[in-house]
Amino acid sequence: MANYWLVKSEPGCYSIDTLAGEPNQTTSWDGVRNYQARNFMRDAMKLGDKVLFYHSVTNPSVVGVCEVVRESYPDHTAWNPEDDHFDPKSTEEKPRWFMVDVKLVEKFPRALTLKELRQIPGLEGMELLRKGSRLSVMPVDKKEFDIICNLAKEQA
DNA sequence: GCCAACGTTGGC
DNA sequence: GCCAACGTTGGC
Repeated sequence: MANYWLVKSEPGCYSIDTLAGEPNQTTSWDGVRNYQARNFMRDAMKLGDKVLFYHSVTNPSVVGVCEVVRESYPDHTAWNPEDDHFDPKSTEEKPRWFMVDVKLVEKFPRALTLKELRQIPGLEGMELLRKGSRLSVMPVDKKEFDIICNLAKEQA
């Protein structure tokens, strides 16, 4: 039984089109430096889990779906002093941060804006819609996932 | 272990 | 650019 998730990215930093342009349309979801988000990736994201791809900040919206193609392994960018996400407290012996690999499944024909999502019955309980929600990796109910996917398709 | 200061996220 | 919400840090 697959689980469902949502990941955030600022499109100016890494967008769904960036993912679409990757070899095999796959990337490692590195750079997450929040414990709660890390725990979801490290402990709960499984092969085949479906993931909503969310663009934050610039026209905040859900823009597509990807899936987990590799389960958690240490985020080596934390070991690189040159990397923006360098963390001296993470070592190869005791890695502090983890990541998964995700592969693009589909880019929605249109983006579903945050504003729009707030008005959809059935999505009221989404973590994403909570005021002040800052989690960059969060679980999504199957019910919510389905509502969003159906909406993206029926109004294409 | 408390909590004030500080930094970051992210909607608007 | 503003600022609310929160996470993290570090002194005590």
